[in-house]
Formats: sequence, C-alpha cells, structure tokens
Amino acid sequence: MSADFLWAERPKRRGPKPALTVEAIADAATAIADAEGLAAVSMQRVAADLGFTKMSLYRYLPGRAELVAVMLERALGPAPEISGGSWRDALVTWSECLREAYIGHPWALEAVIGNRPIGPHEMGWMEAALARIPTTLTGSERMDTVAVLAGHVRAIAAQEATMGSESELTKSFAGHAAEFPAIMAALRDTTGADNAFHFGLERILDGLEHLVNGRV
Amino acid sequence: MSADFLWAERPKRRGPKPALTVEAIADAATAIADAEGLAAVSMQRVAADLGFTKMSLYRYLPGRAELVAVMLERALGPAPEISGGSWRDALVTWSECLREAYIGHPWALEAVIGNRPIGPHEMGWMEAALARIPTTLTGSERMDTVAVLAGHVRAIAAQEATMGSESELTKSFAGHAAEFPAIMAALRDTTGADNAFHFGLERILDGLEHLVNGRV
DNA sequence: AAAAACTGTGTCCACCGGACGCTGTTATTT
DNA sequence: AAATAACAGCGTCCGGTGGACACAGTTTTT
Repeated sequence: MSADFLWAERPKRRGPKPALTVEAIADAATAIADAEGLAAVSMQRVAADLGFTKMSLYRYLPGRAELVAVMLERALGPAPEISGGSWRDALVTWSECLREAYIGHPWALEAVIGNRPIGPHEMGWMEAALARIPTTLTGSERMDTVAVLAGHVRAIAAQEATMGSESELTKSFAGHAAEFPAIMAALRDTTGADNAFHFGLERILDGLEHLVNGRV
Repeated sequence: MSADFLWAERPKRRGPKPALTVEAIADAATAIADAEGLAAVSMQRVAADLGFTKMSLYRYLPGRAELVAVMLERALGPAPEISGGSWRDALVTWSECLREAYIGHPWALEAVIGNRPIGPHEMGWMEAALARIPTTLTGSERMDTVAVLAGHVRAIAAQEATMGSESELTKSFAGHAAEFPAIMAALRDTTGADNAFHFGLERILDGLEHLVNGRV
C-alpha cells in the first residue's frame, strides 16, 4: 500500500458526480468496526450499509488496506493542541488524549500493527509530542521518548482489551494457582483499580525527568 | 475460543495412530508465519506443507484461532530462569528475552491482540517477572509493572516492524518537512542507532527504582 | 454535437474457515 | 480370535472474502 494515498489531495474530476466520498466510506466502516470489530469490516458490508455494491467502493479506495488506513487517520483525528504547563504535564495530557482515541476505537489497536504508511494526523500527533519534549535531550532521545510514550498508550490499551471483563488471566489462572506463586501473591493484595496506564506513565515520566535533570 | 485447549493435556486415544501432532502442525504453521507473515497461515497452506488435506487438521485443532494460540505459546517458549543479580538486572534480562521472542517471530505481535486466552507459557513469563519485582510495591503495582514492561517490549517491537527498513516515517515525511518542524529538528540530530527499546527500558526502570527507594 | 472521462454494476475468480458424512484403521472388549 | 466402538483422514459443500474486468449510463470537456 502506498503512503501517497493518505497525503495526496483528491482533485476534482470530470465524469458523473461521485455519490460517495472516501470520508463517508471510512465513517461507515468505522461505525461497523466500533460496533463489531475490525474483522466485520468487509467491502461488502460497508457498501451494503451505504446502499451500494462493493465494487463501487473501489472507485474511491485502491483496496481494504487503504480503507483501514483512512479509518485510522480519522479515528486519531488531528493532534490535540496542548499549550502551556510543564513539559511533563503536556506529555501526560498528550498520552491521555491518545488513550482516549484508542479506547473509543479499540479496533485501531489492530490497525496499527505491521508495516504501514504514516498519515498526516499520525504525523501530527508525533509533532505535537516532540514539540514539548525538552531539547536537553538529543534528537534520538526525543524520538525514542515519543516511541515509548505512544507505545505505552497502545500497549496498555491493548492489554486492557485482552484482559477484558472477567479477566482472561484469572480465568486461566483458576486451577493452576499452585504453579504460579508470585502471581497468586500479587493478586492477593490487588485492589480492583485499573491503574496500569497512569502507573506506567508516571514511572516513565519520572525516569525522563531524572534524565533531563541530570543533563542540566 | 476456550482457554482449556491450551491447558488440558491430551490423553492417549483409541483409534488409528494419528499421523500428526498439534506441535508438528503448529511448527509448520510457524515456519510459514516466520517467512510470510501470519496472514499466509491458512489451514489449506499448513496442511499442504505437511502433505495432508486441510480438514485433517481439524482432528487436532478446533479451528484457526486455537492454532494461532498454540503457535504463540511455542513462540514464547518457557519463561527464562533468571536467578541472581539485582531485581533491576533481572527485569532487564527478562525484557531482553521477551524481546528476542518477538524479534524472532514478528507475527506474534499480531497474535497477542484482542481478547484471547492466556497459555501456560505466557503465564510462566508473567510469573518469572513477578518473582523478581520488589515486594515493597503493592500487588497492584507489581501487576502493573509487569504490564508496563511486557507492553513496552511489544510496543517497541511493533513500532520497529512498522518502521521497517527505509522507515515509513521518513518516507511519508519527505516533502512535508515544513509542516512538522519539531520532527525535522529531532531527525536532524539523530544518530541512526535503534535505541528506543533500551532507552525506554532504562527510563521505566529508573522510574521504578525511584518509587521503590521512596517506599523504604 | 462529439468525444473523453468517469461512476456504479454485474459477473467471475481463487481463496478462506468450517460443517458434515464417508471409508478405512486400530485398540479395546467380548 | 472375533466383534465393536472410536477414531483418522478425505471429499464435498457452503457462505463469505478481496479483487479483476468489462459494460452501460452520466457528465464534463472539446
């Protein structure tokens, strides 16, 4: 799949008026994915929901991969504008906003894996984070920081999806507790609170702050 | 898909000798996935590689989902035994070992998303990490720590897969540099070194150490 | 008015996961 | 040893998938 598709503007053309738009198709597909998961998004299904035949969609999109890419771009939306506050607060807000996007569209977690082009919105999110990371860090370190933060958000969101209601972990764990004493011990004094996101975020930022302070 | 499949032992049966085993099937499937990605793993293809018809595989596995689950279990393998050293060193080693597993089987990153059962090996990895996390942290914090570490490993491995050779980022970035000044600035003094994994790991562990020390 | 470009549709294909029934093999029971 | 029940692998069938391609109708340009 070519990255150009996400970046090129689509000029006005000559023939009959198009009945659809890429955006409308992506939104219909997103509605399906939100409700029934990414696997339920087939060309046939999307077209049917729009009242067209599946082949008409190929007038707007080269294929399913591009459809998913557009869906992802729209699910992320434009990067939030976070002005003011400390760099740490800004990165917390940025991470929380990104998390919101993934929570609202769990299928996006499937869409971000594998080799794929980066769209303008996704690039914008990266830009927004980089703009607030102290330049006492080197360029490489700043890029790595973004990767770590974005990765943390995704990973925790994904794990929460895996460990959905009635945790698969405790389900599998039942009946084998004896073989996993450390898990048993940890589960014993676990408050139900679902904290991995903020817990990890604070640890990462503590570590970053330590590095930044040591750099001055 | 039921979690039981991954945990139950398979008793000897009565009829004709089975020509295959679940393990042999999973290994054949893994060979395909390693070479051509998880999408190339179809029942037909796996069976053909083994010299059987696809329907014969269903005598060993309820369906494709279970096949992938077994593949994942075997790709992870038993948890590494890490004795001695500081808890920090142990967690570094643990993370590096987990990373190795994902690097060797990139398709595993696709296999761990979505709601799914946890197998014995995966549980063992969790146990191994929990066994080395200081108990000055609460049970919830220890669980969160494992989630954050495992998530970091996965996320960075996934991003490296996305940003494969000839980075998709720089490819999309070319021609739009002006709109993303912070990215441009960061890329300008980037050493090619691929460091996000260790960079993030050190930050997380710094943050954890800070928390542990403050707890005493 | 003519031509070129475009849209949406219908048909076709290979492939996918999987259900089901059949035949032949084998371990257990009689 | 013979009967039987359980099981292995195969062939056929089904609905669904992404996508190629040619066609007819519409709209803009020449």
